[in-house]
Amino acid sequence: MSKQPLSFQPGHNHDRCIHEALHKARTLCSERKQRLTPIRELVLQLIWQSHKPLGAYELLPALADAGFNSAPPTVYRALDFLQAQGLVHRIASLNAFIGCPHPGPAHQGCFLICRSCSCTVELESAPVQNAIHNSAAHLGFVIEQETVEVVGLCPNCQQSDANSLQREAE
Amino acid sequence: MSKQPLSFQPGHNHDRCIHEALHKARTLCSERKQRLTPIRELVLQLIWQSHKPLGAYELLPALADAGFNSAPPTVYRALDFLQAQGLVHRIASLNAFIGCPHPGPAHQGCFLICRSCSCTVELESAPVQNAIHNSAAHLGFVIEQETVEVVGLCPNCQQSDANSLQREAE
DNA sequence: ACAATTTAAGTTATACTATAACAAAACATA
DNA sequence: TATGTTTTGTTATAGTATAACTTAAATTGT
Ligand SMILES: [Zn+2]
Ligand SMILES: [Zn+2]
Ligand SMILES: [Zn+2]
Ligand SMILES: [Zn+2]
Repeated sequence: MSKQPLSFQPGHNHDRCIHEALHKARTLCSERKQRLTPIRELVLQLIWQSHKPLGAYELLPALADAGFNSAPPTVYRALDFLQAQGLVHRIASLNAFIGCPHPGPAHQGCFLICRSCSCTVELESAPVQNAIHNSAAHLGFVIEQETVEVVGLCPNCQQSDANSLQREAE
Repeated sequence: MSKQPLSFQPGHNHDRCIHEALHKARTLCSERKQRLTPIRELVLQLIWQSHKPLGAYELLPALADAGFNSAPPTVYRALDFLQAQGLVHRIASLNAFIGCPHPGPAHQGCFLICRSCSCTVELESAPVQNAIHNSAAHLGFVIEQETVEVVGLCPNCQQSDANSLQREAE
């Protein structure tokens, strides 16, 4: 079996994920002379509280707790900024947002989303990209933006899913 | 140049597209002993008025004109049925729906969506599917549902886009 | 044909997601 | 410090989708 991405490793050191994400964000914004304001950094940190996509409205209570305004525009503005900087991606099929594990080079992710635990992996996916580009090129279509979102069962949940089906059968 | 799908052929006989879509729908529903009621058939016909994805709320006025109830649940129920029968697909990135040009065998489309004219092609896309399946299999992820939506410029609009950029430059 | 059951449609209300528009505050630059 | 720019606060509203219950129509079995 190949090495699993951290998203699919329940016991991994997630504090490290958070720390690295924030560190990369600070570095990138600094390089680009973009302002990673307290609200923006907090939203990024909240997005990284897990490897599960979060809806914008799920972030509002935490923003309020931290003493910020927590009307929808606040969180959407922060998310817009983070998306523009490539620090988070939007998952269209879930109306939700997830942190990008390798921000920097502009890219659009290819996401594997577990319908049971919600844990989501962002693939590099060169073969997928190539296949799409070839198909598009064949029709003379010029690609500007790609959305690739795959829902299913992660390795961990296949086990629990089998277990619960078995329990039902008993 | 390869043969373009009808979606990207402005002058094609679209009445034929509509007629074929309705014919296939009647046949499939009949075979499956599913009821293609007047509302459902009308919604399918409205969806097929073009090759552009349409939002649910864009269908409501036409439903009212035809003398049906036109509250949101009416159109969403019809769309749910049509999706379940594989007669229409939902485009998650647009919150919109489009007719399936080859209903019957269960499948999830790979869509090329023109951001200028909205015309949308559903590809067969075996290579794309394979690439996704390989990547997923490599991680032990079991696929249940795929969303592949590509936004860009269709061959026709590349021309007009170039023209308008040129006009701006003058 | 009739009653019982299932499926679909009508209706009202509401949840969820996202943005418009304008005012106030903070920041950057000179 | 004065000036222009960017960010945040605030209120309102647009856009998308579903819950819950009622009525009507179609299907099934007798
Ligand atoms: Zn982690
Ligand atoms: Zn990414
Ligand atoms: Zn057509
Ligand atoms: Zn299709």
